[in-house]
Amino acid sequence: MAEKKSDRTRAAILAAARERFGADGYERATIRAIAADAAIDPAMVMRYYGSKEKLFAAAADFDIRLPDFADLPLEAVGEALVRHFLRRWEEDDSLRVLLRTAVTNEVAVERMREIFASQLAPTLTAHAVDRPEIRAGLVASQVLGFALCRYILGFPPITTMPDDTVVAWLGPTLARYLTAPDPSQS
Amino acid sequence: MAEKKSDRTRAAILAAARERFGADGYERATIRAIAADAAIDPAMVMRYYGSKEKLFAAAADFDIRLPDFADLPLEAVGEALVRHFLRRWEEDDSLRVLLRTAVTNEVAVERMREIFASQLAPTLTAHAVDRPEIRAGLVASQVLGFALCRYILGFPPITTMPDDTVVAWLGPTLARYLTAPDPSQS
DNA sequence: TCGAAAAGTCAACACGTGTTGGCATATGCT
DNA sequence: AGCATATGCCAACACGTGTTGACTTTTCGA
Repeated sequence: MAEKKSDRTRAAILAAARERFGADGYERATIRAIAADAAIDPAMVMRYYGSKEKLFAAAADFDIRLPDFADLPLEAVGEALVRHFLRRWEEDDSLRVLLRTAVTNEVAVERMREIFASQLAPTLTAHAVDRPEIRAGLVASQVLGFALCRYILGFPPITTMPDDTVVAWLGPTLARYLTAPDPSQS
Repeated sequence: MAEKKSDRTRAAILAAARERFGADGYERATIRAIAADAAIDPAMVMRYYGSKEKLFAAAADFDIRLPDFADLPLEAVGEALVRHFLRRWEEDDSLRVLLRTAVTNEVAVERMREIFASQLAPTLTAHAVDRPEIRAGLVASQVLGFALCRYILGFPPITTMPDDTVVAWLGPTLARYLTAPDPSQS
């Protein structure tokens, strides 16, 4: 009773949607394919989510759950960020959905912007770093670029790189973006 | 006589195709829209290029023209790369086409891979750097990530950043990816 | 047990897509 | 000028899409 039948198909649809959106992007992920994956009728998708756009909004609605890095020493934030994103990217399809669809979908772009601007910037201002938006943007550029190469494009050396190596390479980069004095001020 | 009439419409189609593919991605860039931009009939596109896929192949076929960095001292290659890509990205739609479509199009991915693996790796091996593929991959991740944030996603602080600032921030990162000893070997 | 509400199925719609063939027009050579 | 050829336009096709409404089956409380 606490878990109705409909809730399960709702969840099945959402899971299939996330997978398809993440694998194919917004346009090529068809309602019919999603429905087939969830082993239900395409009309059900409409009944439960109203439209493809709303289904996508539901599939891309997630929390990045950035831990509060304010307690960490600033130098350690870089590595912590890399570790966090690696874990998050593996365990949750939503991030991949967002990255793949952001390229053609304005809603996804907006949400991506929110995540980095509103969830990372506060941590930086807490450390009294100057120009937090620029630094957050630089971090985003490296993190998203790496995810793009690893999960979307599948560049061979990036895909097979062990997590520890990733942290060793990317950690210092992010640390520099967060802590180095603004080079355009010199 | 040297320049026939058909050559000009061929070129007009290609230019319109590049713009549309770059702005909308492969799926949403319709033959009809491209034809309208070129002020000709959709059937002409088919006559000249055979199919949408072949048109795309033609639009994405370009040369990245990486200069031969082998002469430069290795430390200078980072900044030179950033400068080169900034210029290249501004002047030629093709790179944007490639980036936007690579997310959903396998052909574009393959070409992107070629560019970085086959055009950057030789320069690195010329400097006798170890693991050139990994380093090329890391460079790709930062360069593509930056382009993604600047040209596709339109992240505000990244979009408005002056070129010199970009070089000042990204140059050292690339230099480190190219020159630093492999941290996973330590 | 009965019957209303929920859950699911089916066929069809309107539309936009890539693509095709037939027809008109313009071009350029003899 | 006259004709063959290149160039362009139009209408239509077959197909896949998101979406809808009517119908059937299941669920479950009174």
